[in-house]
Amino acid sequence: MASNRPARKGVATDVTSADTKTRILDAAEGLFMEHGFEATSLRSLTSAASVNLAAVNYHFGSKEELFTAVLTRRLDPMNQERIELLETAEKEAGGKPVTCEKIITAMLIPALRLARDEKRGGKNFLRLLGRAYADPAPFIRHLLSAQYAEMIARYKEAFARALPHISRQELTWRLHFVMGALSYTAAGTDALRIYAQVGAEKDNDELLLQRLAPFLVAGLKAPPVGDSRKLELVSGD
Amino acid sequence: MASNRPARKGVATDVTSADTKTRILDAAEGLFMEHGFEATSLRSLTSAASVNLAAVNYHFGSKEELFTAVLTRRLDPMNQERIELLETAEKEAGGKPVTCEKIITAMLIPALRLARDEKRGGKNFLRLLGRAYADPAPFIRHLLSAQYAEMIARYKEAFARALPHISRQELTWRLHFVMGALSYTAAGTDALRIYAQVGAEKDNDELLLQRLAPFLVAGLKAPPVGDSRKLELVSGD
DNA sequence: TTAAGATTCAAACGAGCGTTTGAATCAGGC
DNA sequence: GCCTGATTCAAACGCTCGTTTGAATCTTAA
Repeated sequence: MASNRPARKGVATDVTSADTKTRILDAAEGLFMEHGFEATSLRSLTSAASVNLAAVNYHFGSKEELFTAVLTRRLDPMNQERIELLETAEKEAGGKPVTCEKIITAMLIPALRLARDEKRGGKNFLRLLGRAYADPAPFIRHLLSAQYAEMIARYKEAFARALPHISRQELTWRLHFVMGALSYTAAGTDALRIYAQVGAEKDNDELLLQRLAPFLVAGLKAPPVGDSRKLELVSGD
Repeated sequence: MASNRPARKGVATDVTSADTKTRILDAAEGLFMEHGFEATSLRSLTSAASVNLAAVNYHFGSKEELFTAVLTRRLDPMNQERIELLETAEKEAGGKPVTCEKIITAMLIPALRLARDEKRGGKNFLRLLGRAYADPAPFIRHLLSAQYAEMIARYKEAFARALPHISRQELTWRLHFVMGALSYTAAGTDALRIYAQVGAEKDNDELLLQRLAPFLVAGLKAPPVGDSRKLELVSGD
């Protein structure tokens, strides 16, 4: 029911007064980011978008489907770009493994591009994405794992070739840690700004990624622990 | 109003039918973990705890104050233990800087101990904590930053001594990444289990921390990037 | 035993939620 | 110019939410 785009098309009517669907998506992106999924009401959302309350259910079906649309609108192209960048790097390497640094860079650059592009949601979307990663709602978790599955699989292959001395299981966990640090960094720097006096380089995303990339690369390259070394439960042993 | 403990005390009445306050806290810990703060209703919560609906407002004042109590009950002792472990390590080092590995270990062990202690919430609480880190609600963010402030400050000092070649600002960011990977790992391994076939070492938390610690240590020790190196926006430059 | 206070309880409050409805409005093809 | 389907709109539906209330019950101490 009403799954099609609006009948009238042509060029975009205007920048300020866009499509009803687009206005809803834009407002939802901001509000979901600011308050989370549950705490954002359709009334405040439609009011912010200057559309009728019923418009969300008419155009998207439900609040959950709207959230899904908000995420996929940006996530799909970003992960696609990540895959393409990796493939480009692999072609340039010509059969040889791509270096760890280049793989991480290929992973970070689409996020950086998105963060800079205010017309595609900018940092708002990345923060929303980071929060979504921690959201317990099943439909969000399923959505994310579906969206990320292919990209992660490709990158795991690339890392496996770049780091042949790291076992597959170890690599799985390290990729897990990488995604954690990345999504956490994207999600809520403000949560940590409180005890981290970093006002100086505020909003400088490129510098942030320049700090994140070496951290992640070093972690990925770390020598695997031998079975002999154990985490001591008592400090003085 | 009624801020005191119940009048009757003595030894704990029973294990299964504990204090009303405790029963509420235990049920809240599980439900907040499973569904998040907003999506958990006081009706389902009090029903799970087998107490009257009004008991939450009577004993805790409000839903937000209950959430605060749930978090502080575990978080306060855990961060206290972290500080104590660090101080022990510093005494053992006798003036010399504590090694990076030992600092990270001191940070991880209280979390591991808590994860193993089912009587203190176990993994449930760590997952709740990781989710709380990404929650946009202001009262949660203020609570967490207040709870973590001292611990983070102490650890930053220790790391600064262990890693004198890392600038203070760089260190701030790296600690940020560490907390990200840590809280993300604590929060939702299941979210990632979908594309990570790690069933073999399921529930083996010690092994998980044995993998996490070297990753974080290597990231912390990574050589700082020179200003010359820039993140290339286009792969082929 | 009794008085006082702490705790539990059933019931209700008002507000806000996501969704549905059916009529009004709009656009474009014949 | 009218007809058809897509879109907008105000209003309402049924439900659940967090919180409050005031009486009933229990516990403790004098």
